[in-house]
Amino acid sequence: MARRYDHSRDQLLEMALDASRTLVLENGVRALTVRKVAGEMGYAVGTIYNLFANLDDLILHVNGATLDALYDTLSDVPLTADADKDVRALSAAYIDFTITHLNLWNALFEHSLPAGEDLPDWYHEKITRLLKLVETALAPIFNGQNPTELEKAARVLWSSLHGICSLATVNKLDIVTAAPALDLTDSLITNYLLGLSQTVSK
Amino acid sequence: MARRYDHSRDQLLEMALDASRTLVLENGVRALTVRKVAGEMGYAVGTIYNLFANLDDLILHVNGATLDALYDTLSDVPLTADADKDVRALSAAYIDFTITHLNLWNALFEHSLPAGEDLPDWYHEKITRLLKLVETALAPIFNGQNPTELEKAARVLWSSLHGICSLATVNKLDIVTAAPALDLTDSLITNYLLGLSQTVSK
DNA sequence: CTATTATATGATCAACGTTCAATAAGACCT
DNA sequence: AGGTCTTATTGAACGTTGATCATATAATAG
Repeated sequence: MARRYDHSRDQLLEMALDASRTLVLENGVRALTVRKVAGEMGYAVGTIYNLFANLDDLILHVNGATLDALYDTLSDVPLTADADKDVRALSAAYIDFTITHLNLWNALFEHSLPAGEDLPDWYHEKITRLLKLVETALAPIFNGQNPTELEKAARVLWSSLHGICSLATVNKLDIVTAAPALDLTDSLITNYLLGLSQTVSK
Repeated sequence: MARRYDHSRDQLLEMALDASRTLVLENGVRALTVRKVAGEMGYAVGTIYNLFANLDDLILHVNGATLDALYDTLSDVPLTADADKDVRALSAAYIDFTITHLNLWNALFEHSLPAGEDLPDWYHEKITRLLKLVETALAPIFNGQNPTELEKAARVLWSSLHGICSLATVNKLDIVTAAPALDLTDSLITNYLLGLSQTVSK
């Protein structure tokens, strides 16, 4: 097997992902080219296509790695069974992640698959895992009842969080008076949880 | 002035935008190429660069037109000074818009400017205008007090709405049990407004 | 040592964004 | 009318991109 340098397939995958993540982190998804990745690895273009189906597939794996990193970050947040406090802590960690990994995080949403293609199962699983974290933090509010509503609330919080950070970071929220993301998520959490505690307890 | 066909600059702009919007609507931003737009118009490639600085600028104007269309849609929603009802109506209209203009709406967020470039003022103004609509619907809750909080609440609602629709449409929310966007926004509005009414009235 | 198999290569292709000298057609003046 | 100026329009040309695949090469098996 013509390995010019002794790298196993797994090593090659790791090298390609590392190079790609660095490129995206430093210059955004737009800067990610097959040629640059190959060059960085010291391999030829064709080798990349040996590892990934195409550029979309490569980006998908970059995004997968970002979801993993996000999971690692969020699962390090200690939970106290105080829903309000815990959700706030998760939110803070999330916001911090979007700042320190800005371009990688943006890539999660700037990239979309060609029409007709769906996200693979392994990708969905990484998302489910993240949602589960929010569910766990949120659970105390529901007293073990109404798991469907718990699921829904977790999704609402998760996507709202995403929305706020998304529009805030690109300044598409037109934040003139410098109300940073944290200010908005605080309002979201405070009031949404307050509302939840009302509708649940009845 | 060598106009091969008698089209004023404004007409050319409109033709280019129309062609671009159609391309995006039918096949997503990825399908938008300068060559296709020019071909559709019956003009040469160079003419496009006569109208727009570059492809990014063209997409920015496509997105501007989408924001205008969204504004038209939302400002047609009749308001009743019942915040809960009105916000819900706006939200429903918003969701409907994301469905009927899916690819155009996605383009708003899939596209980002090259590093270092900022969104122009006219673009920000289109966003402000939309936020003002939400503020108006939300105003009754605040009894004319605390305009800062009103502004904040509008932004929270707006970006959360965006987040939910964004993750729902690409199925990045991992919605297995078919909880569509409307279900989530309902939960968001119900509970967030309920929470707001508590924190405000005290 | 040979045959087989797996891997790595990079020239090659079509398509893209962008540029710009050349061109053509209006306007303007005499 | 004729000549000049100005300006819109052109499209060939350039560099770069994603993707392909016949070819070359190295490890393994017989």
